[in-house]
Order: sequence, then C-alpha cells, then structure tokens
Amino acid sequence: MSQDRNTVLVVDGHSMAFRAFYALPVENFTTRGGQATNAVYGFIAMLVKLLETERPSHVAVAFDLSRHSFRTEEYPEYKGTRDETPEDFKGQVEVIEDLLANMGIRTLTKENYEADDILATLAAQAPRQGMRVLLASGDRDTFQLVTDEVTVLYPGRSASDLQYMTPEAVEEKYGVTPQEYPDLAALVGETSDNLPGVPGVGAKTAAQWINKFGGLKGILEHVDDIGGKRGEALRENLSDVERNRRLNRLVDDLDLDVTMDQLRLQSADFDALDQLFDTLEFSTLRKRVYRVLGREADTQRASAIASDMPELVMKEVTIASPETDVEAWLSSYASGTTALTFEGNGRVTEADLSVVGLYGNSHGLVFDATRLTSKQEEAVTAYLSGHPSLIIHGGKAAEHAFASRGWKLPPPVFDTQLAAYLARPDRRAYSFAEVVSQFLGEGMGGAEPATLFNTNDKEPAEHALLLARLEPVLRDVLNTQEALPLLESMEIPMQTVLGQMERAGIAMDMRVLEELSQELHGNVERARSDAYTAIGHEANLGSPKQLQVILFEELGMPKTRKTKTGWTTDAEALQDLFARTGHPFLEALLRHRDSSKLMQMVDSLIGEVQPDGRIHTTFQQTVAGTGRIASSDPNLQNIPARSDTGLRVRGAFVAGDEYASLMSVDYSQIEMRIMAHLSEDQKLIDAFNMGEDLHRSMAAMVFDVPVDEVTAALRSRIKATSYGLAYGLSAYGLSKQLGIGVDEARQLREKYFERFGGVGRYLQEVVAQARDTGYTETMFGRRRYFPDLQSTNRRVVEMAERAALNAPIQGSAADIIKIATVEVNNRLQQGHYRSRLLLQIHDELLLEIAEGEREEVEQLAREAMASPVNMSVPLEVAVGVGHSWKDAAH
DNA sequence: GGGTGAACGTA
DNA sequence: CGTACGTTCACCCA
Repeated sequence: MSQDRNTVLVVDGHSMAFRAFYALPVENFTTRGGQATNAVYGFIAMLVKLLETERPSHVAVAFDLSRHSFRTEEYPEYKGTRDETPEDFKGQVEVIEDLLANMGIRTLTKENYEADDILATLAAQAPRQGMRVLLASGDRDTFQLVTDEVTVLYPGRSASDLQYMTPEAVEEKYGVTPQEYPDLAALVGETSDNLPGVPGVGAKTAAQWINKFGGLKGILEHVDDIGGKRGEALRENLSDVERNRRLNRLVDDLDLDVTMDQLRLQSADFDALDQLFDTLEFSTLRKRVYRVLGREADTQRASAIASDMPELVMKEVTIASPETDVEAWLSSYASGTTALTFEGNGRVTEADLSVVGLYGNSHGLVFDATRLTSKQEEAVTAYLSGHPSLIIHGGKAAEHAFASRGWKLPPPVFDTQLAAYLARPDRRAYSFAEVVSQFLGEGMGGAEPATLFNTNDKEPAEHALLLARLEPVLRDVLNTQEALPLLESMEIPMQTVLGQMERAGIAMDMRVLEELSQELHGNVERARSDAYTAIGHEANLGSPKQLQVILFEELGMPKTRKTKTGWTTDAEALQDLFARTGHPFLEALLRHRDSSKLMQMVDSLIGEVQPDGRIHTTFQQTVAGTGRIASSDPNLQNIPARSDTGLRVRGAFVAGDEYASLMSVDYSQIEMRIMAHLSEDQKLIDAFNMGEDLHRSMAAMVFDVPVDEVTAALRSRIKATSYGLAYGLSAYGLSKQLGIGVDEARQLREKYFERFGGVGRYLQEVVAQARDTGYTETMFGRRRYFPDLQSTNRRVVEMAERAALNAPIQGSAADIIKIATVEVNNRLQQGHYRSRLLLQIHDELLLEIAEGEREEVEQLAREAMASPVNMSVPLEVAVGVGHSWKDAAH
C-alpha cells in the first residue's frame, strides 16, 4: 500500500525575511522595548501558513553566511548595488534562527555559498528519495529548479501570499521552460544582483530568442544572425550575458553534512518558545505556532487513516488512436463515477475543445476530440447522453468547451472547483493546480510513484486521476462543514443555469448604442475644450496627477482629502471645490468625467456585441467571498441605473427578434428583510408587516411621529442608517453620508438602536461568533472565514469585523437568489416555455419573454422567488416588463 | 508588457 | 473611517 509522499519544505531564510521586512510596516511591529519585529513576524507567519497548508514531513531553512561567496570572487560587484542592511533588519535574522531552533526546525548554511545553492542541492537530492520538494524563495534564480517534483513558492503581494511556480506557471509567465529560465535571466539581467543584461532586451525578446534558437547556447551560436538594434546590443554585451549565466547557475551538489532524515521536524522546546514569544509580544502568532507544532501527531494519524481508504491507482492509460474502441473502453471503465478533464477554452464566445482525459475504474483514457473517427465520436455522444456520473473541475467551462464539438455535457455529480470554493471562499483563484496542491498536498506532477508517467500524452488522464482522488477529500471537508447540500442543491444546479444564461446572451440595439456613442463623444469633446478654455491650456483630464497640479498649484484651491499618493480628485471632492470656488474648470471637468466614463462603457459594449447581435457575459461563481455571483467580460452587473444618460444605456439592452419583451424581477429590500429575520427584532418585523413604505415606517418609529408626518428628509436618514449598519458604518461615516455633524449622527445611531435593539444585538453577536469560531454562516450554512480578526493591526481587525457582520446578510441574500434562480429555470423548463433567463444582477433576474408567455411567466417567477425560504417577514418581489431593460424597470 | 492605485459603475 | 464586485486609465517599473 502506498502512503502519502513525503514532502520537504526548504526556505531561503534571508530572502523571505527580507520580503517580510518590506511588506510589513515596522510601526505596527515594534515591541515596547523598541525592537523591530516585522521581519520575524512575517517570516514565522509565512512558515506557519505553509506548515498548515502543505503539511511537509521535512523542513529546513537555509541562510547565507555572509555576502561573500564564490560569486563575489568571480565578480566583486555581485549584489553590489544593494544598500547597507537596514538597522531595523539586523538582529531579526538571529531571532528567527533562535525561534527555528526551538521549533525543532533545522537551519543550514554553507561557507562560500548562498542559501539558494543549498535549496538547489536539496531539490536535487530529495526527488531521488521519492520526495516532493517545496522551495520558498524570493529569488527568481530558483525558478531553474522547478520540475514536476519541485515547486517554488514565490512571494506575491505580501510575504505570505505565495505563488506556486510549477513548470506550467513558469512557462505561462515567461514563455520558457524552468530549465531555460536562467538563460532568459542572463539575457535580461537582474538589477537587484547588479547583473546588467542586454540593453533593450526584456523578457519578451529573450523568450523569443530562446525559443527560436533553442536556449542560450543556440543564441550564442547564431549571434550574428540576429539583426536589428537588439542583435547589435547582444553582440556588444556577450561577455556580460555569459558571466550572468555563470553566476545564476545554482550549485546543486554541495556537501551539506545532513541526511534527509535529519530534516524531519524535531520536537519543540515550548519553554524556550514561551520566553521568546513573550519578549516579541506575539500572542496570536504564538497560538498558531503551537497549534501547528502540536498538531503534528494528529497529522500523522490523519494520514494513517487516509491510507486505509481504498487507494485510487492507474493500471493503464489508453491513448486513443483511430483503431481504439472508445465505446468498449467507456462501457468497461466509465460506467461508474468517472473523472473528466479537458484542454481547450471554456469561455462561451471562444469555446474550443482539444484533448480530453478520463479516469474511471483504475483506467485512463486520453483522446484528441478533434481527431476522432465518426464512430468514436458517436460513442462519446452516446456516453454523455446516458447521464454519466462525472467529477469535473469547473463544470461550466467544461460544458462550453464540449458544446463547441456538439457534445452536451451533463452537470457533474461533484465539481471540485465549486467544492473548494465552498470550503474556502476567500481564496482568489481555484485553478486545478492550486486546488490539488491545497487539498491533496501535491504538485500537479506529483502523482503516486506507481502512476508517475513522464510522457505528456498521458497527462490528461493523470490529471483525471488526481481529480478522482480530490473528490473524497473535498467531500469529507464539505461533510464536516455540512456544506454538501450547498454544493449539490445550490452551486451545481446554479452552475448549469449560469451556463445557459451565458450561452443565451442578451440582444443589443446597435442603433441606440451608436447614437449614444456619437452623442457622448460630442459631449466629451465639448467638456474637454471648455476645461482647456477655463485654465488656458491643455492637459490630460484623465490624469489625477496632472489634475492635482492644476487644482492645487495653478489654481491654488484648498487641499482635499488625502489619498495614498496625494490628494483626491474624486467627484465628491470636486463638487465640494466647485461649491466653494465656483471655478468653471471644475464644472467642465465633472462633465468630462461623467461623459467619458459613459462613453468608454458604451464603446466597450459595442465592441462586445457578437455576430449574433448579443452580448455574452461570463458569470463568475467562485470569486465573491460572500457567495454572490460576479459578471465579467463584460460586467453586466454594473450597467448604469441612476442618471438619465446612464439609463439610456439600459435602453440598448433589448428583447431579441424571436422574443416579445424583457422582464425584470427583483427582490425589494432583501437584505433588510434578512436582517429582520436573523435578528428577530420584533419592531423591524412589525415595520415590514405594516405593509407600508419600510423606511417611512421605521422613521416613524425612531422619531416617534405618525407615519404620515415623516418627511422625505427623515425617511432618507433612516434609509441611509439602515443600509449603513448592515455594512458596519461608523458614526463618522454616517455623518459624512448624511451631511450632518458627528454628534448628531451618533445620536441618530443610538436612537435607531433604541428602537431596533435586536438588530444591534444581532450584529454584535455575528462578530463575536466569528471571533470565536473563526467563521460566519449564512441561513443556508455557507461559511466564510475571517483570519484577519486575529491580526495585530487594528485597522485590519476592524475591516474584518465589518466584513464579518455583513457576510451572513449579503451571503444569505445570495443564497436565496441562487435558489430562486434555479427554481425559476426549472419551472420554465418543466412548463416548456420559450422564455428564458438572461441575467442575474444580485437581487434581480432579467428574463427574455416569448410572445404570449408574459403573464404565466410572471406568475411562475413570483412563486419561485417567494419559495426559497420561510422567514418571519415575507419576501416581496417587484416585476416590470418592457421592450428594453430600461423599460422593464419599475 | 505587468502590476498598482484612483476613480466609479452596480447591488 | 460602509460591504461585495469589475473595468478603465495613468503611471511606474523592468
């Protein structure tokens, strides 16, 4: 029986600590004694995160001994441009070494060599012992070490946000293989190492040459064949390039005086760690460190249990040729649950399918969808129409890709992408590689030794095997979160509907768009020339930097609110300046902003119209932490709805030729209703049940006046307060929003909570529970985790608190609409209506209505929308119908 | 060309 | 110093 493979994690200590040092503001990481701790904190946080997510069996941290190495011997200027090590950084490395020693983690150094050479040596050794290797380094030279067995974790935005550099990732980013990367680096140069490259040659050109001539060697052989300025520059700098290549080659055969076994995690000295953490004043990080160290035993047990499960293996992979009996393969091996992968494009407007991989019953099949015999193609068609139980990663994209070859892919029984999203909704990406890495703890190439193939042909089937192995792991995770019903009854059905909506697209009236575009171009030109006249010269009105010069230097206007880079020139600030100065430039500028923004939107919409006269957006099901759907390429969830001109854009979204009208169905105040239900605040529930205007009723309650005496001003104050609260608005924010004093805003808030005390209690409770359990939950059990609540940075904590308090509200609304969307679609299909869903805009569904179906569909939609859940307040729905989206508004 | 910040549209 | 998104532009860097 095969076990989980051992994994060794090797960290370049100096470079990762340095990254942390610059990523974390030292002001927030200083002990009372004045000792800077930002690098220590960032480094340990990064390490703990890796220990948690990757569960390596072996760990080592490599350090440079000094700046001096064999590289500086050859080239004394190596890394010569680096500034003196900052004062605050010194000493932190020693603290890190101290911590590591007491955590039971080996540190490694080698006289005359750099830490990266140690990484290279271990990366060469470990795979020979069947181990997987993770290298954490901020030095791009390590990319040359990447293989199927070796992944480099390279810091992104923050030190703990690591990119997984697999062979695929390196190739995608640089256009060359990991082995060729140092050739590229030699040509391009590395400023941080003081290694100049060929002037005028960037990564693009370098990759081009490498691919054309087959690496640096080939380039040097053909150096005279390269024309142009760049070729000349290359010839002039050959010695630099060759030197760069010598210096960036990592040494992978050092004698390190340790065996792999000595890199296993040793037992920690908790007494010593206690003392260290006390002086560092880390409390939350201490807990995380202890948890991950103490959990080591549990991990072993868990993997022991896992290895008791029947192991999925690959006995044979069939690469389809014209002679292959695909039908026989499918009936032998794909009658049970089958994992399916594909290569191609899953975007609806450019859908395309090339290679397909299947794994079922210990056997793999790979076929090129473009080269099947008609008999094989029919076999696949028949198979898919028999409702096979498929495991897929990202079913919507797969469905589009298969549709491009005329195949109808059934909804998967398990979608690992959606499952990973439900398990951890705050990750920004759910590529197959990342999900495999996170939940299987393996790199993409890291299949079982028994199933390790080196030929690329079999890769789709190997991936399908990984997919099959992923399924029970994710199923288990969702099971413990009780989120399996969310996957099966909400997300997977929703995915199918989203796919249908994407394929349907929405018809555009080009005449309206073109006319609007022309008019807006005119407006922009006029506003531009008015603006130039007002200041007597031209300028780029789209450049905040130039605007700041004009406003605050030339015109000497009072300074506005600060941003990170200067002073804001946003619309609100400009309005304010206009009110104070009345300068005509401001008026023209505001007009220009408005018109050009709209112009850009209209022009980009025109460009998005497909040959069928419709726009096909892409709905993103795994990007919003709260569970909402997002729309992109183009985003149809932010089409203007307020200003008059903006509304004319909505006038361009129309019913298609075969249809009679568009119908908009939306929930009224769904988030407030959810607040009422979840908080069980009787007064708020009463306000809804009064059946009158909600904000009016609430205002009457707060200000203690009869409903018909509520003025528009009072009503809008309460409306703003209500919505603000669901977002965690402060008294300060409320005062700004309403244009009243902070004291007055605070009084309003207090009065509000006097009347609606249950709401305040509920909101506090949500945050308290999030702090306690680490997550919030929607009405349907969708979780969102809030690790930032444990941050030492007050701002970060407060942001997390606001997000936490909003998550169950926004998330429950998202759940309800998902159920309603699926339900509307089901009823439309069961009733064999031609009318169909086109868009989902958070609390609104837009439908295309066939002639004669309007009334029945309205009835059906109303029922479906009201059905998802029984709450203590009714779900109210508003319906509008018209030729265009604008006309369908209500 | 890639990444970031400002600004702004929606719910 | 209000949540959740996506897009655009300018700007800075390499």
